[in-house]
Amino acid sequence: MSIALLGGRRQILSFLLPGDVVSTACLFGPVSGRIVDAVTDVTFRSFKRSDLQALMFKDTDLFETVMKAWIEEEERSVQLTVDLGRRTAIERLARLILSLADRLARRGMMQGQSMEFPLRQHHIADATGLTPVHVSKVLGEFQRAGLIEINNRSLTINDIAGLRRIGEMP
Amino acid sequence: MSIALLGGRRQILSFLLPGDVVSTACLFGPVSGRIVDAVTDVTFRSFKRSDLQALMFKDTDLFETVMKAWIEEEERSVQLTVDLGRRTAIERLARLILSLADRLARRGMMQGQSMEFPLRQHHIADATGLTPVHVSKVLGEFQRAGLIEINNRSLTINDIAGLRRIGEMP
DNA sequence: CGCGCCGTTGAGGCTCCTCAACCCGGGTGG
DNA sequence: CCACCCGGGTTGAGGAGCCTCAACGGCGCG
Repeated sequence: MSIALLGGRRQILSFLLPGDVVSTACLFGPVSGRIVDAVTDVTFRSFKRSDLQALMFKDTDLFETVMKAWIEEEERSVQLTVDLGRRTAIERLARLILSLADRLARRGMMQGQSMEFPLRQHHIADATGLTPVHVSKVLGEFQRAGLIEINNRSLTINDIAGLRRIGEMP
Repeated sequence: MSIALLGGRRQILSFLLPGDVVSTACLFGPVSGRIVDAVTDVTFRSFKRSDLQALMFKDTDLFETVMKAWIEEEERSVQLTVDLGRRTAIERLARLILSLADRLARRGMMQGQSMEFPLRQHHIADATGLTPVHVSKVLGEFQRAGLIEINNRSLTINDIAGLRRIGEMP
């Protein structure tokens, strides 16, 4: 999910993985200006706000589930804000990779230390507040340093401890 | 409300004004790592999560109110993310000033084009992802350009159209 | 084969940071 | 009452990080 602004600039707010709610906020009220586009093939389903709300008032478990999803979404959003405000390019990229790997792992979508990586560098750039050129350079550094490896749309983490040290993710 | 990280860095996520909910997310579940500190004197009240939730299930209006507060909070948080990711220092500062003025105006807390401005420059820096030094320089530019005026903890907007042009806030 | 998108690399530049000096106002202790 | 300090703001010089521009190679696709 992303936001576009004048001059071709845009900011990606989140990468949605299978099972993610697109935006919990928009379950409860209208939200505008946000853009969703697909990098891979996608299956999704949509709800009528009133139906879902009625259901949530009856089913307390569902309510709990949605609130939990919301809080997780909020936590990731806050981490992104901190990254953009107070972290360097290498920190941001290390953390993006680790975060994606972690989320995929919880879905059983990692094969060993490898994950599918359909993102183009301009996606990464728009998610980290950098330019594609600089993303290329830093990812190049990472690979030359033996931290990661990227080929044919797949990324494998070779030195997770090193990445975590860079990203301050213990 | 802010987040602290290693090396003395921190990121301010929001400036809370009278009437604001500190964090709607933490009405529904535990949230950690966040810091609130006061720059002015403050009055506040706290709720027991279970009480508030029980109340919300009975009182649909209260539910609506909380959801509206949440969506507004989310919108501001998204705007901050975009600012930090994709906007320059002058844009960020112009937008911060406009946003504060707007929120104060809706509370009837503007006297003309002037508002109380108790923030120190290091607060502004931590909110905009800049250094206090650079904040000082840009605010100096703004004043020399006749856009704003700051003295004894009060800020007045002299050229709101100019500020809006800089901040891309039409 | 030609074309367009993507990624890489290098040169140069701008924005913002770091470091440091200095001033000012307010508080504190002699 | 003055000496002193301390946090806050301003200013300048120099530097780091990231951006812009541009050229080039690879790859998929018509």
